[in-house]
Amino acid sequence: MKFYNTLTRQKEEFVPQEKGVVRMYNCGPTVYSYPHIGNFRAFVFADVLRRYLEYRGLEVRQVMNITDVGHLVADADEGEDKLEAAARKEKKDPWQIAGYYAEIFHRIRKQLGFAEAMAFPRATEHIPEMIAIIEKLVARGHGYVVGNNVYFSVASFPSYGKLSGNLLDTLEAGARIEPHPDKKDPRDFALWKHDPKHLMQWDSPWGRGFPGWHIECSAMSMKYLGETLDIHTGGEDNIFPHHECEIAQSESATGKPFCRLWMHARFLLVNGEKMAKSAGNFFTVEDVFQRGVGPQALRYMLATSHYRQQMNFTWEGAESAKTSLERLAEFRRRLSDAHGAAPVAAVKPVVDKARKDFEAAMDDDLNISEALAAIYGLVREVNRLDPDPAAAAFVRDAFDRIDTVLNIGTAPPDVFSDDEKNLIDARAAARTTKNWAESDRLRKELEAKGVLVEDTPRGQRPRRARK
RNA sequence: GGCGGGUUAGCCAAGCGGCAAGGCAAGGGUUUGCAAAACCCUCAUACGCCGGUUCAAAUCCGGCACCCGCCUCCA
Repeated sequence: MKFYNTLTRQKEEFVPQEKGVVRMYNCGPTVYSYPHIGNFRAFVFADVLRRYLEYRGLEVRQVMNITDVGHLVADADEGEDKLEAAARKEKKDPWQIAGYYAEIFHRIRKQLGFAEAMAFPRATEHIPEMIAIIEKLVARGHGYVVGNNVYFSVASFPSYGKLSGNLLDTLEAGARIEPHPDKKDPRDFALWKHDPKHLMQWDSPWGRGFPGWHIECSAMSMKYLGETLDIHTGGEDNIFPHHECEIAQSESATGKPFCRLWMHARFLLVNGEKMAKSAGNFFTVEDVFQRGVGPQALRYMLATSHYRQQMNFTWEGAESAKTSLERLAEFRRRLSDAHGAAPVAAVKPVVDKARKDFEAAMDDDLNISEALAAIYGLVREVNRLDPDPAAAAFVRDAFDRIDTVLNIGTAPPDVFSDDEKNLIDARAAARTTKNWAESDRLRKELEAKGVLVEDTPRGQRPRRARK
């Protein structure tokens, strides 16, 4: 398996530090508002990555953090905490805000079919771990205390900038932000902050205060996964300053490499532009659900665009995704109800090729487009061959195994109301007497209820129209 | 200003030196009581523009144009 490493700017063969075990940390949501579809692009990417690593037989220890304190609205040093800003606006306390939006995040990730991570640690529950690292940094001379604040000294970490390319001597910090009077160097960032107005406060060796944003990921990743991670993921905007600062403080604290492979998902655009409320192209996950793009279709769109390529979300694309999804779901359904003649021997070479192509594609930095081509090749060939029940079962096992990665091919079983069942039965009765007019009328009536009926040599096959 | 990415058929999108994957849409067939689903066929002498290297370039090199992102809260 080769993955592109932001740190080295090239694809590298992936070898976890411990044989067979992957320690992966995913930058998760800041729970201060409804998650938008761009947020979930990065999360779906992390899920597909995790699933593929498992497909390849690795044990994945996956941790995704929930940021519920410290992430400021304006800039890294001043300004209001995102949670507190939301709290003020909604007239709730920040704990309620965090709880509410964290719950929504979890609900959506389940709807989108995410594999369960090992842990979803929350920043507010790891304050002691953060304080411990900050103390270590101060003791080692990488952090300094000014009044009740603690800052990280960027100058003490010469390789600062290795991830983002924003090297120290070219970084013009303070160019757009007013330099903070307490800082020795405008590029230094806060580890611990004192602000009497802040609603979330904890005791610390430096007095009551709250942690800086970057320190949470260092503390929580090390707690759950150890001092050196195999993989760290996030959105491309995390590269700088967030991940750059994580590296600086983590490596300064431990003296060990913090993470070996950094993977970043590029932004999702809407109509070719970055999502922004002012541009009117900002969609939360709930928004797209309400506009008829269901969880599976959204997952399909997010999972089948290459993570390292900007993705352009359009409603036309969403419709296309729904159709494609339906085709896969139909294929999968048919494999459990096959009546063809092709034996296993006929179908096996097709399956073997699809599997081989799929793996080769995914091994190459998750080349999802190529992988999908392999899947559609399988679909087309198997449909053409028309397998017998044993062959269909053989294909089904292979398809399901491949789909453990993308998790897009299985359709929920169709459920029909009593009313719908009655109509279906009535139509079957009409058909026995070749009453086509009544049959067509009932088909239309069912269609209006979202039930599509197909006639096959073995009778009717009703199914729900998909969203 | 610094850094990075992009420009391939109506739309989305692989390919990154050797005759242009795949999906959606569209048109024509097979099938069907009619449909649907499925399958078959058609659908880029062509890969932003101009030069160059090469037996051979969408793929390498140089230049130009346009688009997007990061550098500042943001996945």
